[in-house]
Amino acid sequence: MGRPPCCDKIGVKKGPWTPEEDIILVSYIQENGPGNWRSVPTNTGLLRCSKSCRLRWTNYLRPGIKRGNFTDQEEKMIIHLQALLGNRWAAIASYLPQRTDNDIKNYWNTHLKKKLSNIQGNSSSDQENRYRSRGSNSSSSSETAVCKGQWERRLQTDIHMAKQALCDALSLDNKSVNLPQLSSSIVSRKPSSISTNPSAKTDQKLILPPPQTNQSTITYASSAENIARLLPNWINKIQKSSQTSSESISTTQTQNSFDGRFPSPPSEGFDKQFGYHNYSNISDVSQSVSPEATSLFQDESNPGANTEKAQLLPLSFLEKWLLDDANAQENDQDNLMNLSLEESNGLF
DNA sequence: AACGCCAGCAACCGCAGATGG
DNA sequence: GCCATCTGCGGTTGCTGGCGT
Repeated sequence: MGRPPCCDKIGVKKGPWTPEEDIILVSYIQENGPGNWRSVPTNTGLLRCSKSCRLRWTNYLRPGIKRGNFTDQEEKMIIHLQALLGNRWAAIASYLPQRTDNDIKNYWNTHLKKKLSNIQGNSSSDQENRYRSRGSNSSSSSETAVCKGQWERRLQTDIHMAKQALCDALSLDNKSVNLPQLSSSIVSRKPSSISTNPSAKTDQKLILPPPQTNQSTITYASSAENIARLLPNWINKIQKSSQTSSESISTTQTQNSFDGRFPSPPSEGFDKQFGYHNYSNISDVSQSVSPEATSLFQDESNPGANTEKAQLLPLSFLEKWLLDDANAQENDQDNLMNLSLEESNGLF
């Protein structure tokens, strides 16, 4: 029946997000919480569609996101989970809470796929295709014609192989890899394209206990960086415009390891002026933005006329919110540590 | 220095399930 | 039960920077 577009295409900005837009979005979500994305563009004045806002938040701005290189453990997890779950990136991402499905998907497509094909040769691509064909979106018409019984037999075979591979991997690093318990619902689930269960998609979310994270990783640091990355750039831009002759701040530095669109940590000049130190340290984040910076932030975070809320948000709220998030995650991780690897193996 | 190629990644698109009236 | 709308997901696109020629 023709689904209406998620937003009016006219006047909707597309393409990369600017730090200004990020700040506005984060500020709004901080106050109102994620969700109700439809109202985000109108309430913030952002010239973005609701989907774009949601995506930006979930894939980039959301606290607790780890960016940068994938560790060997994460890589192994992805490989085996992909074998187990297919291209259900959201489900895979639920095992790696610090990674977004988009990130994992990109990493798979750009690194792991090649890596695996190099290692395994053509035989693996056959298997890969088999798993891929089970994906909800990629099922061909002939694939969906596979009857339930045939499909389940094949799935059992696949799962047996995947379990084997997973056990192998676990035996290699069972001291460091915290694999979530794999409930039996994984092995009984059908791909949504075949499933007769209308709630098949919801089912995905029931599969697992809260996934475990790498204990050695401080989730806050990355989430703080997500936001903190914006601030120096934001302030730099302000300074640049108001003090174009100043040499103290390098606005043309190329980026640190995270994202080329954001500047590297500010130069000495910034450091002196705003007390910027090192955003990788949680306490430094909260100390790093001086009242001057905060006021600048407040003044400039409102390019649009409809961003009163964002304008009124003190930066300290933002920091507190991030800190609370970090603490909560830390507690979660403590709880999760009690889940032993043996429990997950026992399910096989 | 200029150009083209390629890899990586952020963002978009469209589909499908969930939800509420 | 139907319909409209919202949200989540996976596939794909296109921009950008690095590298080789």
